[in-house]
Amino acid sequence: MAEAEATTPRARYRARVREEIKEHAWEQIATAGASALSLNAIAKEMGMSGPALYRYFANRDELITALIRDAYRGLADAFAARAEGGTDPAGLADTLRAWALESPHRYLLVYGTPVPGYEAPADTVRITSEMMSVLLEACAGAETPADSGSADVPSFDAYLAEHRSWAPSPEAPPSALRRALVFWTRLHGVLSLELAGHFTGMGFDPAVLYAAEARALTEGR
Amino acid sequence: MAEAEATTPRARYRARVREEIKEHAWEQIATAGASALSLNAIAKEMGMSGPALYRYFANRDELITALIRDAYRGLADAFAARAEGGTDPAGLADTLRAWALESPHRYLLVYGTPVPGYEAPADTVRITSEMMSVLLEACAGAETPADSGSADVPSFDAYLAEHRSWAPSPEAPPSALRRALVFWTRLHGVLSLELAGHFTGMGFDPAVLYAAEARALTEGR
DNA sequence: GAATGTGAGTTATAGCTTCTAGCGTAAGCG
DNA sequence: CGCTTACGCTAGAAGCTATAACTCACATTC
Repeated sequence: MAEAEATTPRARYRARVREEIKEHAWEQIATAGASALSLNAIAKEMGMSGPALYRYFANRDELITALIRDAYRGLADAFAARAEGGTDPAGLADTLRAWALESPHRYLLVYGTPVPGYEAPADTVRITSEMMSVLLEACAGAETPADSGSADVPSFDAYLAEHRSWAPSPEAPPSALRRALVFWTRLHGVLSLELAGHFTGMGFDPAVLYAAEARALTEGR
Repeated sequence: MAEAEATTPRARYRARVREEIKEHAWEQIATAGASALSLNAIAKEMGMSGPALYRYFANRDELITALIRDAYRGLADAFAARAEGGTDPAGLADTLRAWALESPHRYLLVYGTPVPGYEAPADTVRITSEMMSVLLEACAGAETPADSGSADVPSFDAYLAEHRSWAPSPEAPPSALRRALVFWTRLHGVLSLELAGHFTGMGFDPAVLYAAEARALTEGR
């Protein structure tokens, strides 16, 4: 998953055990959620005693932070891979949904309720910026005619033109900034509610809603 | 907050203590999140010993369930109150945001990452239906000219026309169903990311983004 | 090659948590 | 006024995070 290629045997062993711990952690998260993640239980599963695990992760939060970091990294890689062969928002929307459904708990760990003690490392900010760069390129490349179809769009674009410190590329037009932002918030809105089970029993397929929202984005609405 | 008016003195005392427990629970949730909620700590704060609290809530999950139920109830009441004096989506959007910001953890408790084992009581389904009713009325009352501005909208409307078992009112047009759904998902998308802190340090005001999305909804985009 | 240092794993322990069992008591109910 | 019900208590089991102190194997260095 991450942090491989170590030089010395000890460092390699250490990296290997860390990966194994994280694998067990993902299993626990998938079955009982992040709040029920137990270092003790992981250690027992791996055939070693509880405190031994603290050699590899200083505390619970550090393990969770590593998991979140890996998840971010994986999503960013998926985005980059998709952008490789022609980049457009609809394709990224598919990639995002596939990544989310592949492991709902992983998605919710990254974008769901934050754990109280957790502090996002500078690393994740950089990775987010990476993804935003790909997304912005896709949004800038697919300009739409309906962009100025409503009165409020120009005013928000004007606001973003003056509040774009979060945008990696300085040449992206404000409309691309706006489209990137709403790509994020709208698709997350559908995914988040779907994965949290708020659509169950409502009698419609969330995938259809997601597709409609994704289409609306690519068509500039 | 809830379940008041009891007949016998004992029942009244019991209800009173339950409310007091919930108040302390909300305080804890507001400061440290739901995962850090401790029945023991609440009991101590109330001047009684830990296990005494189990007379009022069988376990932790039952307390949390009661909190979620009350939160749902509160949001539905806020929606109903807003709809009292003229109902339109923009007003409901303001109400939703105000409710969310009033207690971010409360919002995340309802709409954030669910605990895997947790099963929502039938009660919340009914309350959701209540809110949806208000929302649908607001959406139906504010039809917009731009509704058919894009090719995908009619197709999604057609889909919803055949998958509307979740809609409380049978007379609402499919376009109102669609607008109610995206009201929910889009605004939740912004709120969820904002409350989880994903916008911090990005240099723009989430309120502006939220307002833009809310305006886009009322203008049919 | 021997001495030294580093790091993994152990048990013991403190302090926290949820939750059960069993007991006394005080209050409401008939 | 007596009986019952439900409240609150202490004790305790089982689990968790995390620290401390110790052993032992491996790696490095002299």
